[in-house]
Amino acid sequence: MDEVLVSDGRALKHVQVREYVRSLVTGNAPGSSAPSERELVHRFGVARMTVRQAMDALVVEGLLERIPGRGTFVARPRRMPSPISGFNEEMARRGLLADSQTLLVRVEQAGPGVARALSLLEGDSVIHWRRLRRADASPMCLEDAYLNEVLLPGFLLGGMPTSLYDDLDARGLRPTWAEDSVSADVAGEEEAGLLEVAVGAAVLRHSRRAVCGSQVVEVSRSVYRADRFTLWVQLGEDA
Amino acid sequence: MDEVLVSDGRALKHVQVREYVRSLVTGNAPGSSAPSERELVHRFGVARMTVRQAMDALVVEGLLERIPGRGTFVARPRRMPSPISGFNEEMARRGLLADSQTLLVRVEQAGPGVARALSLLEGDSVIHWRRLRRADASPMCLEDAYLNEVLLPGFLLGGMPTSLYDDLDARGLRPTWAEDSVSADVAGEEEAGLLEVAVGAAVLRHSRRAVCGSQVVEVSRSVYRADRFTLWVQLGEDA
DNA sequence: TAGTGGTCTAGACCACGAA
DNA sequence: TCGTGGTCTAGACCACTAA
Repeated sequence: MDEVLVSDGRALKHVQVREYVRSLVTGNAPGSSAPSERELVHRFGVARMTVRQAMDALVVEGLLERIPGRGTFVARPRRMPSPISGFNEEMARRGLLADSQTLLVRVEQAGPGVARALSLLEGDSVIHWRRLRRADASPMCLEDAYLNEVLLPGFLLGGMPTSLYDDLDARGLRPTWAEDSVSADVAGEEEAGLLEVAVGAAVLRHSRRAVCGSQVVEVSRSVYRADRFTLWVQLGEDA
Repeated sequence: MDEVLVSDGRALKHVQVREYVRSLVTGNAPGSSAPSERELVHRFGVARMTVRQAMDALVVEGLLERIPGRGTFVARPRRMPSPISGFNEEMARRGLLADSQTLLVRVEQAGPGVARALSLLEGDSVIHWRRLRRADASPMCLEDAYLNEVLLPGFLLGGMPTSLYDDLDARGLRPTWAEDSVSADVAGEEEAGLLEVAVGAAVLRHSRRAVCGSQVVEVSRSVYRADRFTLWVQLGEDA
């Protein structure tokens, strides 16, 4: 998806036109006009097919909408399915300040369940990272994450990242797809102690298998205090 | 998105090419070759830009994948985010036989919460439908659905539909987008009795606001037995 | 070297919408 | 009537891949 630049540093013409139009219309109200194709032909001195290629990309992207006989307009933003976000982003969305306390971080040999989930072999090295995660300084969630050590060289050196997803992002391993499962349960003894709730209090169990390309980058199990956390999911995609 | 046919009944050229290629490659293994662009130019006697327009559509659709210098190939099917499914589909996916017992169905005046969720005014008529939903003949979930009466003329006549989503589908109101929220709790007395669990047992509370186009078609609150139900969600979209 | 997709040109005619 | 997007032509050169 990277944009190709020719050797002298100038972008391809259709890219130039596309980014010009994007910068013109981003932020404009839905329904407001974009430049007409022939206007862009004159402005850039390119062929109309080149302009159409640029506009096509923005239409596919959902930024523009064409109406035959009328013109090209800023499209109503499409409602998108939930993005894949980690704990910090989830808390930020709720206006809460997230922080985490690492309870355990070490290299382990993958057991059968973790190995299968990470698409590794039993006994392969995995990073096991257990954190008590707080929101506004009060316990919210206990998370056990398992990571493929091979994909994360130097992960345990140089200090743990504040945010796993930011670190994955920096490595180009931001998950693009995830399978989550969610169930309700009651807190066991250890969990109750760490989360500071009564044994038998309602908790939400959340498992995730996060994938980037063809590689499984994270497998995790979390247990959330049900009195503090509701999961939000958006499904489908609006036209 | 309907295909345009000219008056003599022949499709546009790029549509002809596109559908020819589609019929050639659908069902073929990912990675197998599609015809080259120049081959299609000769076969159909059209310009290359026309062929590219046809192929572009199939690439955007996710059916084909272009590899510069190599050719055009059948793409690996993209993993899609979770579809919006109702109880019957969810149970079928788990290999369970769903059935439902209507506990209550009537027209009510919308209270403030339901009115806001359905984008109606307080006091507008809504259909309230409460069902005990079973899987393999054993209680799974208690669901209260609220529907916009105006969108569903004759809904209460002629027998209730077995599946709400099938009925919406038949009316062209299949939800295309939904906001769900999920939380954990423990069963109250009435719920426990209907679901045949102990008071205080873990339950999963699920709320949905389902939208078709610009109309809210369904608002519901469900409570699932946590010992029988785990929610599955797929997020993002694989490249 | 031959074939592929990626980019680009300089025109053309059409159907449709608005004035 | 005029401007819009939709379709289409018949070429061209490029970078890349594979043989």
